[in-house]
Formats: sequence, C-alpha cells, structure tokens
Amino acid sequence: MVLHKRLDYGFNGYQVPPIPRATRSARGRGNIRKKSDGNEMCAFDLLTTVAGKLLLEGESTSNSSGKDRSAVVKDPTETVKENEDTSLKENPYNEGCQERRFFISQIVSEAPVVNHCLSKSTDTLSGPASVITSSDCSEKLGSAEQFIHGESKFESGNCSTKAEQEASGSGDFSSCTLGAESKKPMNIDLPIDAKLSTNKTAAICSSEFPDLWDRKYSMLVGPENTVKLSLSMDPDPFGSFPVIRNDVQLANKDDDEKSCGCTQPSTRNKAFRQAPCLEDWRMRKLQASKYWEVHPQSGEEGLVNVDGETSHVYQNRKNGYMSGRSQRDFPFKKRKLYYCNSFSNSNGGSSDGICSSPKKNINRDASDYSRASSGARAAAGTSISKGARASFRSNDSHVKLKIKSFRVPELFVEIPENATVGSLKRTVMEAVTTILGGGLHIGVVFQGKKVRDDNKTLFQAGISHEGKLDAVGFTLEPNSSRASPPLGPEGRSRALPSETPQPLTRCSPAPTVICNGIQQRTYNAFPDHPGTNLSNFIESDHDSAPSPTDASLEKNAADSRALVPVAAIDAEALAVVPMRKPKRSETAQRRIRRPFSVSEVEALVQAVEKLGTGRWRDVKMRAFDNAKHRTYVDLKDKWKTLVHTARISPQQRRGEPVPQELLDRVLIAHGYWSQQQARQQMKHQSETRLLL
DNA sequence: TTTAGGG
DNA sequence: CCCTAAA
Repeated sequence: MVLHKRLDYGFNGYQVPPIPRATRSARGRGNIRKKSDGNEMCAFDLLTTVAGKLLLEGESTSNSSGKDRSAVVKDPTETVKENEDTSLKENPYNEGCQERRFFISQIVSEAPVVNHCLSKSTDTLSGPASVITSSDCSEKLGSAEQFIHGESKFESGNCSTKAEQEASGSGDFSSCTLGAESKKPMNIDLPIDAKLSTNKTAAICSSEFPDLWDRKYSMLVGPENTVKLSLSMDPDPFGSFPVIRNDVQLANKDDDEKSCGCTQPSTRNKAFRQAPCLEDWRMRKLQASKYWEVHPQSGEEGLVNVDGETSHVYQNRKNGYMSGRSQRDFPFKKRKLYYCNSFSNSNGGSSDGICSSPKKNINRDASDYSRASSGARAAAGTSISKGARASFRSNDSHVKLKIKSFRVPELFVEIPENATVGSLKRTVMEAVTTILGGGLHIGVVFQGKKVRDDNKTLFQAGISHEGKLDAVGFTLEPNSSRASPPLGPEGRSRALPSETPQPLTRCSPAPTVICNGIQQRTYNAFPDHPGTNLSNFIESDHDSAPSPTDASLEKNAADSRALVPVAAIDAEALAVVPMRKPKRSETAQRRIRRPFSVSEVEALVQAVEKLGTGRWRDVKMRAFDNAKHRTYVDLKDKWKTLVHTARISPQQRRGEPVPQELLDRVLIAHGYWSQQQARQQMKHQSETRLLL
C-alpha cells in the first residue's frame, strides 16, 4: 500500500515571482548528467527539503568559532539597528507582521500545484529543488522569512535550543511534528521581541503543530508484508494558506501506475523498477521519490541497531522525537533573512547565518558581501582574509530578498506490516531527518543564470537594489554526501548543544532507503566527514578554504541522487532489498569550485616559466605542494584557462581579474614552451630518422 | 600515475 | 572541474 501525501512548506502571502529556473550551467558536467537518471527527481525534492530546513533552521552551525549565526538577507533601504538587542519589533521588516507564520500544508497529490514555482523547475531533472526569490518587495516584509537565532542555544527546554540543534544539522527533526489532521493553517508566531541581532537571538519556536506522525495511516499490506508509504509535501493548491490535509492513497496495482508507479507490491525489487515510471506527471511534480525500507524485524524499534553508535544515536533521535512531539514544537520557522554584517571576520563572527541586517554604511569586503547576500551564511569560522582583494565600496544600497517556499521530497517507506506504529513513525522520522540533515548548498541565480563568482559583489553581478530583484533567486539544494571541505579543524568546529548528536551519527541509523529507479544508488548521506552540515557548504573562498557556494550547487544538483542516505550496514543486515552497493556512491562527487587566487596564479605562472608546460606534476610540487586541493590536473587546467584568458579581451574575462602583467607572462611562457616543445619534437624526429 | 585534451 | 585515452 502506498500512502500518498504531499506536504509543502510555504509562507503565506508571498508572491510567486517568476523564478528563473536556476539551472546548472548549460554546460554542466556532461558525465554527471549522463549518469543521472530518474533519481534526480529525488534529488530535487531533497534539495527542497534541505532548503526548507535552511529556511526553517535558519542556520547551521558551522562555524568554527561557534559563534552565532545569523543570516542572510539584507535590506537596502531599511536600517535596522545593529544593536544586538534589536528586536523584531524594532525591525522595519516586522511592521505589520509581527506575527510570523509558517504554514505547512499537505495536500492530495492530485491536487493542482499552485503557488509554487518549484514544480516547474523541478520538472527538469537538474533543476534546483527550490528557489528563493528576492524581490524588492517593500511589501510583505512580514512574510519574509526571518532568520533569527535562538537566543540561548544551550538552554535546555528552550526552543531555541532546538533551533540550534536543528541548525547545527544535528538536531532532530523529530522534534517537529506536522499536523496531519488539522485543516487549519498552522502558524508559528515569532516573539515580537525576539532579538534579531547578530548575537544569539531568540527565536522562533513553533508550536501548535499537530503531530503528523500521529495520524492514522491506512496502510495496505503488500504481498511482502511490507507497507509502503510515501510522504511528500506540496503547496497548497488553493492558496496561500496551507491546509493540512491528509490523503491516503491505496496503491493498487492499478493505481500504482497512476499514483506513482512505484508501489507494485509484488516485490520490492519490483518496486524499485517501478520507480522509473517517473513519467507520470504526478511523479514529475512530486519529483521525489525515496523509498525507505525498514527492516521487518524492527518490531518496536523499527530500526535495527547496527552498533553502539547507531544505537546511541537512535536513542537520541528517539528522545528528540518524543520530546518534540510532546512539546509540539515545530522546527521550521519562518524567518526573515538578514544580512548580518557582523560576520565580517573570522574571529568576530558572531553571526553567520542568513541574516542581513539592513544597516547602512556597510563597507565590507565584496566577497563577504556577496557571500552574505547569496544567502549563505558566512561561516564564522571561515577566515575571511581577503584584505588583499580589491575593495569594493558597497554603497548604501541593500538588496532585499525573500524566500518563498520549500518543498519536501516525497518519501517512500516500506515497512513490514508487523512493525509497530511507533516504528513506522520512527522510520519516517529517520527518513526525513536524514534528508534534512544533509545540509544544503546555496546558489544564487540572477536572471536565470547562476552567479558563480563568489567574489563578485552583488553590484558587479548586476544585482542592485534598484534593479529587478525579482530576477534574483536562490537555489537551495540538499547537501549531498560530499565530504565537507578540507578545512582545518577550526573550520569544522561548531558549537553544538551537548545533547545534539553529531551529524555523522545521526544518519547512521537511517533506515535502508530504496530509491526509485533501479539505477538509483544509495549511500550514506554522511560518509566521511562528520562535520558535514549546512555550515560547511556555505562558503568561504579563502585560499585554503573551499568556497562551495555556487559551484557546489551544481554539483549537488548533479549528485542530488546521492542524497539518499542509507546505512550500508543496515541494508546488509536487513537484507531487505538488493540495494546497490554504495560503493561508488559518492559517485564522483564533484569537487567544489575553488577559483584560483591571484597569488596562486602568480605561483603557477612562475613555476611554469621555470619548468615549462608539460611538467605539471613538477609544477604542482614546486608551487602547490602544500595545496592539497590543487592537483596537477587542476594546474594544467588552470594554465589552459589562463592562456585562454590572456588571449581574450579583458571585457570578456570573468571572475576575479588577473593582473595583466601575469597574463602577459602567461602568454610569453606559453609561447616559449610551446616553441620548446616543438623543437623537442623536431629533434626527436630527426633523431629517429637518423637511426633509421 | 601523468599527460594531454576534449567536454 | 570532470573524464579519459595514452603514454
């Protein structure tokens, strides 16, 4: 049996601006794309999911300094007190909207999808799951999301604590419950006096959410004694107010095709194969498809404890779940994004997040600026050492941005009929948690094009406050299993609530996931780096630090299918479904893009001048021996692009400008070594001839 | 593994 | 940056 549900998170009252479909660059990695398959749908959903988390959570941890996080959007015109005590009340954005609400709606899958632009974009496999659009909205500020930080992250029992946990990526989603039965919009009221400052802000606690999981699911038992259900979120077809509805669909063989094509009970494998039937329009809309399989024996637990760690984690989750449930706190909060200028530097980073305080006279580094504006919180831990960079004088203009909605992927769960309701709940929890826990990548899309250069200022990118802001969008994509950037320890350290489970652990217990599509591969969402979480992906273009932001998006999009978290061990133990070996799971996780800095170029040029082209390994060792992330292939590629750059007109160049002087040297060196190479060949040839 | 190139 | 054929 299959339960079909779709839930969608959205903010009421927001407009749905035409969102340029953020796409991966037209010339995306062909290979990746080739590999992609129906699974991508899942990816999208996941993306959305994550996005939701981002929004809701507001922030993640991240930063090394463990400072507070804050957020992201900034308002050009508004002037908000930077004062840490600034309360929402005082915030201009809050005017007329002191009560912020967050809605969740669940609708029938057949219901027309309205009010969400994602569906379209998601139709494409590679599309971004969700988009945050900005607008120079002077209105609806109230609906704007506010990213506020929990004031006391460590206070137990305090909702902020939860928020924090969530933010850190290790929080338990479980704490949140969706009101399945309630037909009325749920809303979360933000304390008017919540502090929005760069420092810990009190924030948004939600409540009033009926427990979704409590809802009675009518399940049909398939031949295999397993129950499959799918959950997904969809926008409210009727309007801005998300109505929570519950729709259960029986997945009969007949209906299967229609509903989602993945429910044929005959065999699990079969179910797998069915997945590909993404052709279905509904499927396309839903786009998501995650199949979670639970071990039949899970019984009470529903999950198998693989090991102590897992068990432990599980416990945590369980607790979280329970507590969350009882408290009825909903983790998702609607927040306003403010750009907090405070994250300007590594040590100070009191904020990182997605917030931007509308303050004027901000004269931060361009990169910082763009970073912040991109919605990515500047990781406090990231040292933003760009003093050297040409300073960009940001004017007083700020750009207002707002996030519309997110989408949660449809989940398919297969669980034995003899499993307990509790296990079912947990299973769902796991699934959701796992997906949300991966963190996400943020990309900036302007006029339909992805803005890749993180160093570019908004102004330079054409995103001005007076411009068509509606052309600006964000892509929030689930963080794939990619390892967190090789940052120093500081880069990963984060202040997490003590009770907060580490990201790593939290995914371990993930139930076996069955993804739609045979080709779908499953893997552990958080393979290597425990540190993986939102914060890690947000950015930093420090030389030695990766600057994932935009580039990472693409990658994620491409690898979104990788989002399905699976505990390999569990899979094995459960022996439920012939899962694909997670082996090549990370499937070539695309590396994050790390633009070469001028100094790096300088080093490269110098090395090549000395060693010549064709000896990249030597060049690497000579000039980039300690730059682990630069491979000789990278250097070779860079040289290639440098030569190209040097040949084109300065107007056609993009990215951080390379001093003409260096480019000149590039051409000279290139010419010289090319000539040498030619001579060498000539020599060889003549020698060969002589021998013959 | 490195190079060299195309994608 | 990725992927690969060649070396």
